[in-house]
Amino acid sequence: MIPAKTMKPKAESILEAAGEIFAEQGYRKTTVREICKRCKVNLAAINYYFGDKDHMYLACLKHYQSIAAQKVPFNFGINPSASPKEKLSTFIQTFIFRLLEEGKQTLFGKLLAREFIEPTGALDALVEESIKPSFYLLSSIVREVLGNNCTDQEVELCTMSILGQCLYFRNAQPIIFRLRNKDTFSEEDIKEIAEHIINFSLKALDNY
Amino acid sequence: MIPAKTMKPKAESILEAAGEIFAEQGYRKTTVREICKRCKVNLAAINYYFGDKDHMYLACLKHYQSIAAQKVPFNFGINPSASPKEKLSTFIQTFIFRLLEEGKQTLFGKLLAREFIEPTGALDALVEESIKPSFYLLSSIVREVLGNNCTDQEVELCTMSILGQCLYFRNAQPIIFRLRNKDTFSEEDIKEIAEHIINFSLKALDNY
DNA sequence: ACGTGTTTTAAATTTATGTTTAAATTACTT
DNA sequence: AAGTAATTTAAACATAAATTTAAAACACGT
Repeated sequence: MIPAKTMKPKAESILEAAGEIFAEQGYRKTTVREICKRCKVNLAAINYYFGDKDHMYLACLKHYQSIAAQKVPFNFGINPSASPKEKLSTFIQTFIFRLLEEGKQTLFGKLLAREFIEPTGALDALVEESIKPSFYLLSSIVREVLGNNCTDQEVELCTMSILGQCLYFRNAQPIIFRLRNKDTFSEEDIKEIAEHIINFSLKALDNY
Repeated sequence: MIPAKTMKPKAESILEAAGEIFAEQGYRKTTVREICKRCKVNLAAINYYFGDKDHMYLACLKHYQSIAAQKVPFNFGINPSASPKEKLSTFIQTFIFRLLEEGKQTLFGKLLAREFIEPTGALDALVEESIKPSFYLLSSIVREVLGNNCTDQEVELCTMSILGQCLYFRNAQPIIFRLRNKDTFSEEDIKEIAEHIINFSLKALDNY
């Protein structure tokens, strides 16, 4: 990843605008004309700086990947000397806030969600670089909570149960907002959701 | 929804082919040329029968919605006199099989998943007709399991925890397959997943 | 078999969008 | 300040895709 400091300001403003629009509309629906209009650069700028739309998209993913990585450290801010349950709580809380909070750092998650449904070829690298590390972090915590009397398969499934709960609240926003007659999550909502998932998951793991 | 019987055979074959390709590639990436090629009709047939690509897409959603509805009855095959926990087991099992089993009836789920990420305007009706009924069915079961000492909010959150777990196994397939070095779920895998989610969720609800 | 309405076809048209070009402008170096 | 490289611009270009058209083929009741 090219550090932001060394990137041309115009190139960076393209990536910023592009990320917003890609996250809203997906790769195909997004036109280079719309991106250039949003950040007020000439239509030819994308090809000038990035070669073509596709390379610009990849640069955009990396740009937001690095923003997300800055915002949430690799270890999710988990204290290695905390108890397993505390670690799990911290993980869930951090993950949920990263998914649901408004702001630049959530764009990467949205772009990632699109890649799942409509992979562009960038997915393999993203899974390796961004998703697997978080998955393995969580599954190591789950193993600690469950103790050593359980199989890898059980750990894996429980890890997925927790991730699934978290991701639902982002992926199913169109339903949730319709059920609740709202169209955002408040800070309070997010807190409640995180607490619920922590609670629900610990209950399940405790008696596993 | 126009019953299949009254639909022109050619129109129906277009919807069949279209559904497969839309589910694979999404609305934008799918071209009318490709659909017409797949079902061996002339390029103009889509406009002739449906007016334009967009109306054909809507007809396609309805077509597969009705196929899915035929395959899985409205009540998920739940026996009203079963115990709450048995009802929950049946619901999860049915839901997971519907999501993960290969076949026509899963296409609707895939199309629905795309709508979430990239709504085309059909989403409102789909939420009302297909999603809310299932959601309310599950939440009524969750309420039975939890008993009456819990708030609507708690019931709602637990319902989402269960749905989230189930949907993860479809939405996160690109990760799961990479973690497991496979690219399908076997019948056995699906059974294990369903059992796990039932187990995990009942443990959580029991101690709620 | 005739005629009418429907369906099918290949080709033409239109539109949207990514990309290239070449000239104009700006920034930088000596 | 002159000259060179980098950037910006508007316009042109290319391509791919949806849509339309009009003629041909077909189906079917009389």
